[in-house]
Amino acid sequence: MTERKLEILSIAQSLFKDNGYTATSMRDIAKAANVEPASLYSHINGKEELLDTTCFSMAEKFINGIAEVNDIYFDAAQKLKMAVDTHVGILATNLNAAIVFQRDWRHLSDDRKAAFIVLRNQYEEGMRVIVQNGIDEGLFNEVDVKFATLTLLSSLNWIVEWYDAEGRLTPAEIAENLYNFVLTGLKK
Amino acid sequence: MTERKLEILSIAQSLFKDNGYTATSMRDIAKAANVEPASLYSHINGKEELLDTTCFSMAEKFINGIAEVNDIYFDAAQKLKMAVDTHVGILATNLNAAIVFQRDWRHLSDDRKAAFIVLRNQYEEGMRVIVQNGIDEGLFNEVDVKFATLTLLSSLNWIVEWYDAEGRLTPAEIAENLYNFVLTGLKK
DNA sequence: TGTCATAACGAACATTCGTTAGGCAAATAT
DNA sequence: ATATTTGCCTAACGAATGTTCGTTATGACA
Repeated sequence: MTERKLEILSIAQSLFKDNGYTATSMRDIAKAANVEPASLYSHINGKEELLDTTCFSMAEKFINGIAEVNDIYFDAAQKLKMAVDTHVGILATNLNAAIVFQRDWRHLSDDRKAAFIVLRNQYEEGMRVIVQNGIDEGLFNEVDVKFATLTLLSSLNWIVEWYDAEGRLTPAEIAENLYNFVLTGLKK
Repeated sequence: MTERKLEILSIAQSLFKDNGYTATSMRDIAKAANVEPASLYSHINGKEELLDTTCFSMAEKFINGIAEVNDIYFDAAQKLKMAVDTHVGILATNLNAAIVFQRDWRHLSDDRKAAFIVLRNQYEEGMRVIVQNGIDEGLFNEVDVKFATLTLLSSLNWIVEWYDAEGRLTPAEIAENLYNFVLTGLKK
């Protein structure tokens, strides 16, 4: 990937984040890149490539992250902590792309969307395994695994909606807060 | 609101849910309503009215819900339980509209979007008050209120992404699961 | 019977969409 | 020095966009 292509991708992600993929035109992207619309096609094959690259490169990061966690750590609580940490880290260091990844994957072509969903399920399964491990090891309550994982993931995913790099909490603090919350709950 | 107008609104919400507001054309809506595109304008003022009505009618439901909860119940744990129950109930009985409400409010006009965000913050504040009450009453841990509420809301909001009316869990069961999870956490 | 409202129609509007074709100057490679 | 590639340009393409227009069939009500 050329430097210029990466630049264009980054510009596109920023616009997609603000207005959504569908509501962002190639002309918008061109203007933001200080270039005529047609010039974009010297670098990319089309608009969907920008979405496709964003979605799949993010999916790859998440899947590699959970694979690594499952490789390195043994204890389920440790795994969970690291999985949360990794997830938040990926979101925070690729915020624009993460938002696009989360909101706009629906606009992939049917083929690519199907491929994307496979990866998404793969990641969810990785998380489920950690929760199940915790139960098997006697560390976690015997919760509904599917439901608990979904709830955990929802909290992780929603972070992009309010995370602010200049905000009060660092990614590490967010991860720790979330881990503690998911582990111990509200009740005193 | 005429019956026919409601019908069109419902059709539009179903299409918005599947393809998003921006990627759904008036011609799509017309086709689904078995009508020529121009005929839609006998019932509505324009495309945005469909989005506007959806977003604000849902916001109203949520705000009324939390106001009622705060009126009727006293104990924070009870309030939280009922707030979760009400939230899930609203989602489940207005699933299409809820999805549009959640994903597409960004495409409201600037004025309306600002008004919408005010309502959204109002609802979040209502939730925060409940959590804060719980802490003050000594029922809840002294968590970061803002963070905890955001996490709770994220779990509530994400439900629309996987809820299936024909699925394993009823809305009441989902609410109960979620309440228990948020209250007691994973740890044994 | 005459008047009005409703809900639909076909045709057209200006605009925007993603994309392609062809060319041209500067940088790079041979 | 010459050839090739790169990065951008202007111009244009066909298709799709939300919406407006004037009209018409239907039926309720005076």
